[in-house]
Amino acid sequence: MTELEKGPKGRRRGRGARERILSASQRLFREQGINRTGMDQLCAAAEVSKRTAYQHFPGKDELVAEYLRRFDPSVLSGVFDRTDLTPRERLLAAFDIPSTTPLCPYIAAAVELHDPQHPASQYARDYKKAVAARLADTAREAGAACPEQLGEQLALLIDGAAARTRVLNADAFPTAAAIAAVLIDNAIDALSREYG
Amino acid sequence: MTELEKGPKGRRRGRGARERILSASQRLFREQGINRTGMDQLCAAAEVSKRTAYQHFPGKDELVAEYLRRFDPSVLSGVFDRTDLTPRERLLAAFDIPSTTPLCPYIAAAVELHDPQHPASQYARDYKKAVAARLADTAREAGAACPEQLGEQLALLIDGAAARTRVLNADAFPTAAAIAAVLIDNAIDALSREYG
DNA sequence: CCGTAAGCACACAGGGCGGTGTACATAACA
DNA sequence: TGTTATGTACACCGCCCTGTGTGCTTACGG
Repeated sequence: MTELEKGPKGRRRGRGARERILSASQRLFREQGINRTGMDQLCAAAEVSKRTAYQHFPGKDELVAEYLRRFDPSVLSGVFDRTDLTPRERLLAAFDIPSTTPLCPYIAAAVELHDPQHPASQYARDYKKAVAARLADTAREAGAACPEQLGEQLALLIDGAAARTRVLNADAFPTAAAIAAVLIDNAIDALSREYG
Repeated sequence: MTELEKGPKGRRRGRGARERILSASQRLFREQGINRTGMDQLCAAAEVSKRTAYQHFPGKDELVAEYLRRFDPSVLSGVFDRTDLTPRERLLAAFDIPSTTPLCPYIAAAVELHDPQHPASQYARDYKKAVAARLADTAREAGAACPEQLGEQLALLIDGAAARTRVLNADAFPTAAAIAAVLIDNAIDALSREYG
């Protein structure tokens, strides 16, 4: 026992305060939303004093941005790095993961914060562009006629499914996957038709 | 002059306080979001005392719900009631209006309020279902193979365009319209192939 | 063995929030 | 003329928010 389970005073656990704060953010922001989660509650959940939290983060804004950055640092690597799937299967697999990650936190943050200049909103934009880019790359790999366009289209389907799931309280990803299959096959067929 | 421009006291203008409150809501909720707009500010913008506002609405929750209800009472009638367009053209026209209504307030409300039981969230669900239903009706009129499915798909595209426009700060409706055209033609072609 | 860094508890500041209490003013109607 | 409905102004409540100031406690490294 080096520094585990000390008494009510002193350093508390192995993982630093920063990690505990960020993992508590992940849970609370998802369950309650960003605006409805106060720093008091967040610090209590992270078992960290408010004073300590503000020594690790300049303010709540930066904390939110960092929370988003930690969410999926290597963009959907769980999907795009699967070498056991064909490119076409990888494109379709992108419509399966969001069920494990029930809501898209990037859309939620952009809407809740409502300020396009907020650091978290800026990161949300970057992330969404990165997803579209990876989809486009995979589309090119799959031999699509117009990879950039297909990537943007598939990204729109993912966001549509996320938004609709949120509003209707019902999973909309199957519908999106069905559309995706049509678009992908269209894009590939177009090419094979053109060249033989 | 019957009741216009009275002094600082007494009834102020022709349009009742209720109308002024709701139209101020429409502006402020869109510009700042719901959560970031306080009742003080809203009443000031509506030139209405806070006391009066709370005589017209039980609370902010109900005010938000009413604000949503007033937004588009007859669901997209500007699109679906146009007799000068073919059913197919009407389906595509649904992707043009949202540029005038820059953001989908229903998605925004559902995300901001974060409570599926909130009256405004419930109405947002009803509205989204109504849109999908009208799209399905028009799809049937256009002779689509599977009208309900096509309606749900087009509704998802609209929501995707709205969400993506919000996050990326760039109009995503053209992309959605392109997908819509593909889906619509597929659905109609499938039928004509089957029967002719 | 002592300095320093990291953490703690607690209290508080300053403001915005939703919502209300009180007292007064006007207009329409009887 | 008097009543009622509708509105006003202003102050106030309790709560929660982000963010600090102060001083104490512990662990580790030199």
